[in-house]
Amino acid sequence: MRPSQALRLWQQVLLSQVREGAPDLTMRQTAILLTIYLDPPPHTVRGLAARLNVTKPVITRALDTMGALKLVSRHRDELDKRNVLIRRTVEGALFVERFGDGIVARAHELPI
Amino acid sequence: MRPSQALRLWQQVLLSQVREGAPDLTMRQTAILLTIYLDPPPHTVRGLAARLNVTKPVITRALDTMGALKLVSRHRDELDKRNVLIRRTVEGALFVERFGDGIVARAHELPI
DNA sequence: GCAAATTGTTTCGCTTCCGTTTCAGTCTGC
DNA sequence: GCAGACTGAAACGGAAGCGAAACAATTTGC
Repeated sequence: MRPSQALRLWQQVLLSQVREGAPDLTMRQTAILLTIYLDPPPHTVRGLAARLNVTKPVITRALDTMGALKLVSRHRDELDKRNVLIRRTVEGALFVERFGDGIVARAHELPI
Repeated sequence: MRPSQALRLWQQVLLSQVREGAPDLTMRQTAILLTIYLDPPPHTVRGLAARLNVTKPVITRALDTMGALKLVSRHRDELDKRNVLIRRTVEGALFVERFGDGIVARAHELPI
């Protein structure tokens, strides 16, 4: 893959997302979402903050927003009640799945 | 490319952008930026709004933000002074170029 | 048992973004 | 020449983001 092709792919994927009215997530939020769905659980606020090299409130706020969109859910860890475990949701899994399919579809549409 | 690989690539690219402190653009802003740099000029507010299927103020505000970041610049069209022509900048071109290189680099790092 | 450490959230003041509506400036058609 | 159309920006109230600091709740270490 050449950089020009990569950029074109990225553009086409974003354009399709924007046009179909998908939630306008920031880069950080999308990174958090994909990490939750691709990396093995459990996921904690602290762990995500370390993985993304951002502060904890950034994670908390992103979870607020994506929780309202039902893309993720939060549950108190019963073994260590300081922790919050972030879990996947049906809606979130569907969103991520469709997103992945969208990338593949746009990749196939690209000129060679 | 399979969906799981596509998602993993997307995650790795976003993670690298977030970790290195790149500006936290929204999906819409990134779509606008890439369209300006990949599609042939001239670019107008109205044209971009139509291409992304969003309202004009969305474009105006995104240009405000990305203009402050020096990723794009605005110039009044001298032939039709109602129009504003959006132009590329050196900083923006560098940002987009590095972004494209980043995608290719993450693609090469991926497990087969 | 109790100070210290750890976790996630909240608060502060500020900036940015939203959709909708309104506006100023410019062109077009007749 | 002038009404109407068109373009981009500004105004509005509201929502959400930021970094830094302070906070409650919980666990740990001694």
